[in-house]
Amino acid sequence: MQRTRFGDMACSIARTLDIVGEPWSPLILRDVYVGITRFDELQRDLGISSKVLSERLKGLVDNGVLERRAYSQRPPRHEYTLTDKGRELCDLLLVMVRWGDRWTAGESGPPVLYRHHDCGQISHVELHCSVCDRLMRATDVDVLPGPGA
Amino acid sequence: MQRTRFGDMACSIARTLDIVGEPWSPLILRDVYVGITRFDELQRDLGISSKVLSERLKGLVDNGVLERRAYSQRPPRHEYTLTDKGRELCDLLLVMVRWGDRWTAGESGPPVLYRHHDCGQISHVELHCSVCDRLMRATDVDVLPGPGA
DNA sequence: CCAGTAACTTCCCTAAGGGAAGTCGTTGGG
DNA sequence: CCCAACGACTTCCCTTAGGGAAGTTACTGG
Repeated sequence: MQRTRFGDMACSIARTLDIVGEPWSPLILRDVYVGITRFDELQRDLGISSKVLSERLKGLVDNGVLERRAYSQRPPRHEYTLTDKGRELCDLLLVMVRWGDRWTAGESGPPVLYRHHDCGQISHVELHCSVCDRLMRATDVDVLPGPGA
Repeated sequence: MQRTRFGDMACSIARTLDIVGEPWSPLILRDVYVGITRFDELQRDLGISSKVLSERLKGLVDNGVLERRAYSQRPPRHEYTLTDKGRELCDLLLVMVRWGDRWTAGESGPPVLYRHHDCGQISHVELHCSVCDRLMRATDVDVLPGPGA
């Protein structure tokens, strides 16, 4: 099933998808984010085959999103932790959560809640402009060619 | 390659991935967002096989992200447009762009720039708390079980 | 010394993606 | 009037990625 490569497209969306653009990677990221960091914990929680899990983990480590570190030498045991690059990628998860909560959660409401440290309230993310701080969604922008086009 | 279903997991990330969790869907969404709305335009722009493209489009329409509408009866011609659900999903693309620009763009800089309507400036998205309006990133929240857990 | 555990790897099978070619309804040019 | 062209797909075949189960390695504890 030779998959088309996205990594060399001149598009940050495509390049991001090249790293987390298949179903399992974001879920692995989510698990590591909430503290499920070991191989067999991940496998149990996700119901993923160990083959695919080891491939995905290797890929995420190669792309600098996760770090593999030994937390014990004898016996050799490893865990996966987020790098800065990976931690920032988790922001994407918050936006997925927001959309999923709005459009795919049923009667029962959102399965997970998020409490903001600063204000202590249950809330969700909104996209704001880095310049003027006001709301900035996909419908609020013009798209222009940039230097790396 | 029977793919594991994510749709019925109690997780908004998984449910979102069930809809746009494979590589092509977000790119199709991006194209429709910037005005590439017809089948053969999409195919040319993406380099996707027509088989997979028609499957993906059908899926996105079924999930209420895109709308298929005839813009001509004779001859029968169709285009795909964003629904409200799909437009909000484009916010996710802005966050992908931001991460991709920061971590995968090379020397030459970002391939695409975004100008905010409100302030007219080239900028990017930041995640803010819907309650207190301050920055709210993945590292700034506690995760708690919600009603739909 | 044997069961158990963490972290994988190997094997096989099936189904999904890629590519090329074919289809269907219509229109415009020679 | 007939054939090429076009938009929008569908069908066919081939390759390969994903799922599942079983095997492997390196230890530890009883």
